[in-house]
Amino acid sequence: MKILPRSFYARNTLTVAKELLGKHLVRQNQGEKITGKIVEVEAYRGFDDPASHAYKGKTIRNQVMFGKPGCAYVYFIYGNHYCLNVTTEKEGVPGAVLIRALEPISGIKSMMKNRKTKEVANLTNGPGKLTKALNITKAQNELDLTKNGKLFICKPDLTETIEIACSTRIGVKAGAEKAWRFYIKNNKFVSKR
DNA sequence: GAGAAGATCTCCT
DNA sequence: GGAGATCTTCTCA
Repeated sequence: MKILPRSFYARNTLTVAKELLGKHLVRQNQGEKITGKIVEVEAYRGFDDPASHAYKGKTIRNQVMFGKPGCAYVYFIYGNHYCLNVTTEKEGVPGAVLIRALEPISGIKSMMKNRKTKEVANLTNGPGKLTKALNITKAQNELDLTKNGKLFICKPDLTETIEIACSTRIGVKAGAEKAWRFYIKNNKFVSKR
């Protein structure tokens, strides 16, 4: 298992989004390791993307998107849910990839406890669900994902061949015509089809 | 300082 | 299939 270097993230957001599929998200939580394979993502850019938080310029909330690549951008939405993003593009250029769904690999018992359900297929198939399953909150905002800390993304030893499909993004009104959602074809942990 | 909108999930019908 | 939950952030006065 190799942690993805910062150079991986310092590229075009769409490229990073596609290549994040099949990678492993690792969460160290209270001495326990929770791991999941990334099976669904969405790309959010800056000034050319009206659906992005960074579209209207830099604010206190979205400043992480303008910062260095390879960091976690966590925000709270709808009074109930956290969403986990990974920042992309070189420092100063806004961009992020929203992690929409995971396939649970290890620490499944803890995920069930956090989510209060026994349905494995229902643990991490949505942005708000996976943050709850991995116990991710605003405390993880701005965390560096290229270091072996509490949260990072790595490349598995076995690189399986995956089929990538794309579609329009979900739940956004502005910029809905952009097909910037990418997911692994025929994977049952993808949130919707 | 108030009001509105939001990259969602769950429960109920 | 639809509405409610319920917090943060931005915008405007």
